Amino acid sequence: MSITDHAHPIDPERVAHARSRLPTAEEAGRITSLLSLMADPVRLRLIYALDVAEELCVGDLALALDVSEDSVSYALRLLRTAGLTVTRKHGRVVYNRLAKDFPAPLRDHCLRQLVALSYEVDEDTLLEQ
Amino acid sequence: MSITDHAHPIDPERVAHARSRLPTAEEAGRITSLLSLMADPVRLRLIYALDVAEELCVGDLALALDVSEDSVSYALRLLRTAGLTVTRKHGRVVYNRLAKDFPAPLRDHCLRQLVALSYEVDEDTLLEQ
DNA sequence: GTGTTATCCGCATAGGTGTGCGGACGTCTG
DNA sequence: CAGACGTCCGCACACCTATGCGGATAACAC
Repeated sequence: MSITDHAHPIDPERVAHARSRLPTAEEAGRITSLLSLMADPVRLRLIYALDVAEELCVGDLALALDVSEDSVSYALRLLRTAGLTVTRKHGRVVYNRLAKDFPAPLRDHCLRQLVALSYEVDEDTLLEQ
Repeated sequence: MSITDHAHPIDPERVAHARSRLPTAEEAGRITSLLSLMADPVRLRLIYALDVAEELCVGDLALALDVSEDSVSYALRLLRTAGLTVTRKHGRVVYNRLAKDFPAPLRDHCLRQLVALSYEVDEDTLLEQ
C-alpha cells in the first residue's frame, strides 16, 4: 500500500506520542550503522577476539577465527574507519586493538550477554504467545 | 591473501587464548541475526515506537515513522518471525507490540543508550589515537 | 450484498555488501 | 641487493535484502 493511504489514524494520540519520542531518521542512521558493524559473524567474533587478547595482527586473527586474511583485513578496515579499532605498527606487523573508547555498554552488556540472549530468543521463537 | 597462508603465527599464545574463548560460528550466527534485525532504520525506530506506545497497528506505525505501510508490514513480518513482536487481532485491525520477553538488555541498555552512544562515537571518529 | 477499509502476501527489481583474486607497497633477513 | 613475508588496496562477482506494485483476504458500513 502506498505512502499516501491510511489518512485517518486509528489511535492518533498514541501516534503523536510515539512520533514525539522517536529518534530522527538521521539519529537512527547513526545507530544502525553502528549496529550493522557488529551484525556480521566475522566482525563480531573479531571484536570478541580483540576483547580477549588485547591486540592481534591480521594473520593471527585469521587463524583464530579460521577465515581468510582478506576477510579479516576487510573487516578491520570497516571497524578502523568507524573508529572502533586502532592500529600499532611494529616492523612488518600491524597490531590491532579495540579503541580505548570502544562503546562500553556495547562491550560490557551486549557482548557478554548476547550469547546467552541468543539462546533465550531462540527458544521463545518456538512458543505461541 | 588466501586462507592457507600465514602458517606460523606471530603470537601463538594469544591466538590459542582467543580461539578458546571465541563464540562458535553457529553462536555468532544466532547473535548477528538478532543484531541484524535491529540494524535497520525502519525496524529500529519501529521498536522504539512500540516501546513507547505499547501497541500500534500497521497504518499508525507508518504514520509515526513516516514510511510506507508496505515497509512497516515487511519489517513487522521479520520481527514477528523472530519472536520479537506479537500481534493481537481486533476486527480489521492488527495491533502489534513487543514480545513480553523482548531481550531486556537490548531494550534497557542498548535502546536507551544508543542515541547518546552514536554521538560519542561520531566525535571520536574525528580524533587521532 | 456491495463497496470500502486494514492488512497481508508473492513477485520482480535495484541497491548494498562480503568475498576472492591479482597486484602493489614497505619491511625484515641473509 | 634479492627474496620472502605481512599487509593493504582495487576490482569483479555472487549474494542478500529492502522496497514498491498488484492482487487477495477478511471485516466493517450502508
